[in-house]
Amino acid sequence: MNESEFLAGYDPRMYPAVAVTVDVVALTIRGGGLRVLLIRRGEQPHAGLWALPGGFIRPGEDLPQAAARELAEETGLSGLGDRVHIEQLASYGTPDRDPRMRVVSISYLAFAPDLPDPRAGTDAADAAWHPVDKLPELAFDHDRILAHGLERARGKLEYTPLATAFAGETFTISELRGVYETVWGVPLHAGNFHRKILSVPGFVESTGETTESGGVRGGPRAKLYRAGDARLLHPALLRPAREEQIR
Amino acid sequence: MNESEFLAGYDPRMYPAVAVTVDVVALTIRGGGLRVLLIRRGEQPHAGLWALPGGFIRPGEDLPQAAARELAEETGLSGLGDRVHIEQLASYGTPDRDPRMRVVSISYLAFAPDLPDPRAGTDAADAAWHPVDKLPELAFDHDRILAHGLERARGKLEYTPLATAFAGETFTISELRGVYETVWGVPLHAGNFHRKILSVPGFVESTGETTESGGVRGGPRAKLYRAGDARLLHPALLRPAREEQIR
DNA sequence: AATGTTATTCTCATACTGAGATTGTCTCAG
DNA sequence: CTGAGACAATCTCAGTATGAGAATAACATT
Repeated sequence: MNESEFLAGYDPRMYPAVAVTVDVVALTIRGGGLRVLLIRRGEQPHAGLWALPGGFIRPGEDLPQAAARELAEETGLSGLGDRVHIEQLASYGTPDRDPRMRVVSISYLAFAPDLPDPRAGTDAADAAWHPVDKLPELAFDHDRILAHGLERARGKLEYTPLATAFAGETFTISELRGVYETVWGVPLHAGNFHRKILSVPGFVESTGETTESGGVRGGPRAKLYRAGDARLLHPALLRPAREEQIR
Repeated sequence: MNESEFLAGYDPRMYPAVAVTVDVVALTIRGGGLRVLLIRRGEQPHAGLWALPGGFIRPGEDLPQAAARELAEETGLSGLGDRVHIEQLASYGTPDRDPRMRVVSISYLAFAPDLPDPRAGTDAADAAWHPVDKLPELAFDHDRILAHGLERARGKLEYTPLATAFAGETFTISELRGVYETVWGVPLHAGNFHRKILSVPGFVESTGETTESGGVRGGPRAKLYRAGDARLLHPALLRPAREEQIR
């Protein structure tokens, strides 16, 4: 039997039925804090609970494509293509994680600059940006997925220029520092941060411009920068050591 | 309709059939080089080609459990529990990656110290450790998965004590350096490496013992160490900067 | 005009890194 | 048995990075 004969006689139903979904941890910075996009489930199971945007993959649809579609579809946010960074996070397949059937979920992590309020899509009764430090009860094992996504995002800030994806087209060093402080949840030394950012090759490049005016509470006009061409930060920008995480 | 009524009437077949597999990138150090475990496929499709060990998940089986089972089953290597580190790598779901049907594969990365030759299991016509720098043609998109696994392994050596998982119960600093040099593929400065390893808290701890004799080509007896209790290396042991990867 | 805020730049002490050299122990070839 | 070479372990030294604090100056608000 050669390969084409084999394929002609192949019956997909000989393998156990598993559903595959994608779930998206979409993060943004709003109102001074880190927020995650959640939808209120309009259907069973877990109707009424908040959940990550996501759903079943479609035939012929690639995984990242499904993640982007779910994000756009369930939130009404469209045309995200340019501004949103999206990457695979992890997969979850504990047998009883969905009461309906065996569901394996591939999670994706998305970062975006301050985005408008979402509007509810078809499956979602409601959609909103929730502060990550004040979360409602989540459906399925989405609390675990979200925790994983947050940790990944915090880590990626260290060695990639991802922070610029949370900022606008142009930004000041202070705004960039605000991104780090918000995502990491720690205050950073302004002077050292400034020195560090400018010393990492390719992280930011100057636009030659400054802000139109000083800050609302005073201070000089800040120089404006845009994202540089580096894909990795070298040397990395490390978080203050967390002794408890080492052992 | 409440949740239990909903579940009672739920029909899993309303969703498109997708098969879920796990594939394992199992790495070890043998014969002075980094090697990956490959099996020669005994069945269609891609019969005769080499592939990563893996297969369909079973009902009621968790993902990591499936990965461990496939590794043991298709290679004859059993009782791996204690000595093998295993972690999730990534998922692959391009629609046409398997000619039979839609297959989503969750890949796992496994590290182990020098292991014995595998013996072929049921599905595998043959199984062997292949040097990662001299690979045969691989089935499906396994070349991509393997490349991903190698990159992950190289990165994890930097900030986790993973290298000790490639060494035996006790090891010398030089042996540990050999692990880094083999996986990273670069020579390291012996003196600096030695200083660095001993300065990272919890990476290794002394056994008080030394090797029975000097090296085969001379040199004093080396002190023996065992893995310490650190889970993260701080400060990290960074690879020499690779300029081309930064931009 | 005084006061407070903030961007930016410095200083300085400490820590870490890469490169090279030194010391002393061991194996192997003759 | 001896000399040559290999190698573990330690040290030196210069260059670079980091943390903490301070100084300077431009701006806002009162």
